[in-house]
Amino acid sequence: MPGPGAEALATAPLYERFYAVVAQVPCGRVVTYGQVARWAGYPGYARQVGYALFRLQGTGTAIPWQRVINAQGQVSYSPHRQGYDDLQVALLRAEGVVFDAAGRIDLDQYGWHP
DNA sequence: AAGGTGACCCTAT
DNA sequence: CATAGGGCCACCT
Repeated sequence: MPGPGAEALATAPLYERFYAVVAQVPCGRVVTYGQVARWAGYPGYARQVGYALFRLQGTGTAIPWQRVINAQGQVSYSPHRQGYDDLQVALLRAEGVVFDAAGRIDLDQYGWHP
């Protein structure tokens, strides 16, 4: 049974496709918004990845949204995140990810390259 | 229906 | 290395 597979996935909203990519990032590793967009088949849609993740706030989702950071290796701060940005740092630290004095993560070390 | 917005990114100073 | 400006595109008034 194909179930709600191929067809539903093809028409799935953009954000569902991004979630599918983020779900594959292993614990203790990080990826950038741009990478998620490209791996989902939508190069140039980095901003939409951010919006997709923004939608997850307060949903108690199992998707490891904390593993997505910006191309500069930093957690993206915004007042609209209502503290979820600080939570992101805490969650990453709990996974063993180290931030430097400037709050940056070494992408060469922690970046995920499947 | 048109314009503003943003968990972004790249290039040039 | 830090900042600035332009490009980007789905969502929301």
